[in-house]
Amino acid sequence: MVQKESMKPRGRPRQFDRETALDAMREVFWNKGYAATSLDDLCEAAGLNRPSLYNAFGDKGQVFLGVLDAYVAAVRPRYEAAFRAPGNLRQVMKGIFRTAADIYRVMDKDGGRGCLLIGAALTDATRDPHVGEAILTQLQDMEKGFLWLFARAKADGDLPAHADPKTLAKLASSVHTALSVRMRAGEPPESLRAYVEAMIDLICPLPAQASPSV
Amino acid sequence: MVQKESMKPRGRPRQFDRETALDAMREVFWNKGYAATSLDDLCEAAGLNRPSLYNAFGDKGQVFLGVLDAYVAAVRPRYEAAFRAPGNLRQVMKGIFRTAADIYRVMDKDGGRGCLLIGAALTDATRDPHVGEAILTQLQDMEKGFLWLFARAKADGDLPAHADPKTLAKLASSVHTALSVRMRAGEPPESLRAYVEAMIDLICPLPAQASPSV
DNA sequence: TTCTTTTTGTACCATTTTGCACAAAATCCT
DNA sequence: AGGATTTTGTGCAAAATGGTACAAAAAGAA
Repeated sequence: MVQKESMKPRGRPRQFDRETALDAMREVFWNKGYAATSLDDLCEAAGLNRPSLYNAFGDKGQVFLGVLDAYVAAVRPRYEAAFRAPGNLRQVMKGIFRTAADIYRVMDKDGGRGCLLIGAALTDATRDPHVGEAILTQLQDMEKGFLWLFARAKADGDLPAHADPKTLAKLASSVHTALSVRMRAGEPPESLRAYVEAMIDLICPLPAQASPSV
Repeated sequence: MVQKESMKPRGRPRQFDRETALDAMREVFWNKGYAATSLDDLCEAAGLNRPSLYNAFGDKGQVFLGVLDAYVAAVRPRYEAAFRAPGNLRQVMKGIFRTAADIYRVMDKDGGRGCLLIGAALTDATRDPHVGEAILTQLQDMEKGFLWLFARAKADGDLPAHADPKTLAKLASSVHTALSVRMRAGEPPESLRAYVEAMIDLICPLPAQASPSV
């Protein structure tokens, strides 16, 4: 049996793509939050009937956690690329927040919904601790990324000698968090841009220079 | 008829106190968010039957907005007192965040739920723009309060001459917002305290001094 | 006392929601 | 070909949900 194992699983093949279904369901959760999203909503978005949905993804709570995991996995490489982008600190910071804005925006609509974890999942952290854990992990990862960025920037001379990368990382992470809240609440894009710009100016007090960093 | 008006309204008197009912329903919404809170939950918390609830507060959405308004009205004087408290900037900042922690904590339980508007209402900003407006108004009011505080602190010598109160106000407001998110997500109290402490240190870079301010 | 008004209590409704049963369809294995 | 396995489709049950009808209760006004 071990050596007779076929590449193809037995049984009827799936008619849907798991990733595509998760992405579609994420959109619904992102707009409505967990509790206001019904199984009918999910089935319609995923293009599946009830038993297929349950069979593939589990019950509603498990679908939600699956969607959160897929979201985190999807945004991670985008943020990593933004943190690692070439340029001086100010340029990289702008790129990071541009990445955030891209992730959070709604197609064909002004404004955005903020981060899925903050705008749509935070309310449910009291219902399921796994949700809270996912949020905290993401916040901590963002803070770590900023810490890495600021330590490098300090070594490159993009930050003053007295700057403390740990504290600045907490600040930048807070700005990133507050951005999602303000966006979800409906603050206009120009206002959000001005907000981010002011916070970047605060974090990067040195004048922009052509960075010789490696 | 005008001069015959009695102080007492006609009809059967109400058997409940409106404020008490709103407070009790706020607790449920604060824990569960809007969509996961049922009419049964609300009736039980308020001690009312369905028609009484509808008669006094309107439908579910109107109850929610009423609860948000009552919350904002209740926390406003507490924050105002904290902003106006005597002491140097660092002391006042500590008092403000202590006030926030007091408002957001859960009785007989470690941790808290964060601000009602952020922890429980933010998800629903996409469903009802009134919710988003309430959140943005509250965020703006907090920022205004910090601006007032920092302008005063600068005049008092509690902030360096080059400090920009407008930018610092945005920063402090962001910290306040992020605090709610982190608390709701389940971050331990000691960790939150360290976070707030670090942010206060960043905002108040001058050594603590006995403030001669009026 | 009767009438009017407001509130409460009981009961109910129509719809929605979550999850499941089971047969048919579509595959691989023997 | 038949059996086993997995997926899909149809249908359903029980519970939950938001909201309403209406009569009784509790008051003020005439």
